[in-house]
Amino acid sequence: MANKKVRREKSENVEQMILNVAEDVFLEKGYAMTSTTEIAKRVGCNQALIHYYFRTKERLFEKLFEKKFVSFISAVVLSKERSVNFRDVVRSIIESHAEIISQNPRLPFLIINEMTTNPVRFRVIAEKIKDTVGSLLSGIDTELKKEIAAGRVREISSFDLFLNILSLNLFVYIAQPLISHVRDYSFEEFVKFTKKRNEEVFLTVWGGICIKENIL
Amino acid sequence: MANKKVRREKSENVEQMILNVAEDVFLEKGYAMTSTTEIAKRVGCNQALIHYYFRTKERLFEKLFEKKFVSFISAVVLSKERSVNFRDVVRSIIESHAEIISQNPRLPFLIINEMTTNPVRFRVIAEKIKDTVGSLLSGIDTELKKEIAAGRVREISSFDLFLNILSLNLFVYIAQPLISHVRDYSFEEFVKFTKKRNEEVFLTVWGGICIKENIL
DNA sequence: CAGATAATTAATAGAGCTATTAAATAAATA
DNA sequence: TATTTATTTAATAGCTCTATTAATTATCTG
Repeated sequence: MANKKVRREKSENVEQMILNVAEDVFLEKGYAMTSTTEIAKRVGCNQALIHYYFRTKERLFEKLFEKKFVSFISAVVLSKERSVNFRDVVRSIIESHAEIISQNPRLPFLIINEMTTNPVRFRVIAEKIKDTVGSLLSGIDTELKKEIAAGRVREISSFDLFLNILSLNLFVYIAQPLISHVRDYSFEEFVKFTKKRNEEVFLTVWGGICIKENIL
Repeated sequence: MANKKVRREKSENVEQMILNVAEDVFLEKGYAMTSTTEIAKRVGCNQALIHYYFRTKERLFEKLFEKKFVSFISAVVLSKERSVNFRDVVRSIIESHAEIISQNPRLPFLIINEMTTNPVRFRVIAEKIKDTVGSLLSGIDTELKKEIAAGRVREISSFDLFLNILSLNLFVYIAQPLISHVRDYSFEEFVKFTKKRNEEVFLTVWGGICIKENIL
């Protein structure tokens, strides 16, 4: 209200500004707790403008996240840098997975939150995730079985191994607000902490499946 | 409307019925997505009745969860069955932790969800969690350091070890809707799955810190 | 049974939210 | 510059939700 000029200077493309702000707010509070009114307030524009550009709150959300959800999940699959050494395969899966998450630290929470609180609306995405996970598992399964047969890795299903990686990589991000509070972390400190934790995750996942000798 | 008698027979104590139903709905959808209207509908009573007994939605929520949040967290601390053997200490911590979670499978999601989407409202609870975690960590710290010094456990902070346990125990519950969908689990199958996974979690946590010899 | 108290409901105020519409303003174009 | 088109706003309809109130019905108690 006070400063139209400031807004103009900043925006130049209001549509994009709305997208930027909306992404932040959705990631911060989830779909249900986010109102178009609040997005407008943060952008500094009229609430109707959001509907002018995106018709509905749902379309805005979809524009931002539909692709992102799927690409986020499938990014894990794509990272199959084959290596002679199974240990290195595991390591590279964990690391590229961690890398993707660190670029979208709030996305895991959003996905889980939306799937949980509104499963019907996200059935389509859930279906895609299902496919992606399926192909990831079959991709790693043969290699894993070989290692088990060779006695280098203990008996474990590829799904359990997959869950170990997901759990250890994702949990800290999902519980980020709690962890930050418990440890008095600023945002930067939290990022530092997750970086340090990467090695911890690998040691745990690998130590949890390897048989003796090759732990280090 | 159609059957007052049926309702009377079932309820006998409507206040308690409201509490039961409300707990289910809150756990299912979170605070924001739950309306007193829906609770009333599921109970089969008038919406005003909920306010008659509990004044506000917030009071109802607090009555159900304030204690539960804290006791849930602190339950982990209390389970310090001292053992001569550190491996057994770790095992008993993991197992009692898993046991508590399996009795409140949706609570972890609710806690994280409310802390994330409305941190201000839950600052008090977050504070209590902080204290609890603090005492848990200091409780295990000396023992852990002894093991490391003795060369039986690799170098690891008690917080990292704590996070490993939390991550592996909690993630499957937090992501339950997704996991159930990906694997086509019914509720019973999911429960069975988590039971089987308990041993997996121990093997991973312990294998992730122990040094060689004592893996089995 | 009568009167009092408790439980329940219908009705509705009031707030916030999404989405639409019509009017106003800015930008583009001929 | 005049006219058309795009952007932005104010106003508001319509919905859902929380909470309150007043009236109704059931239960208890002397």
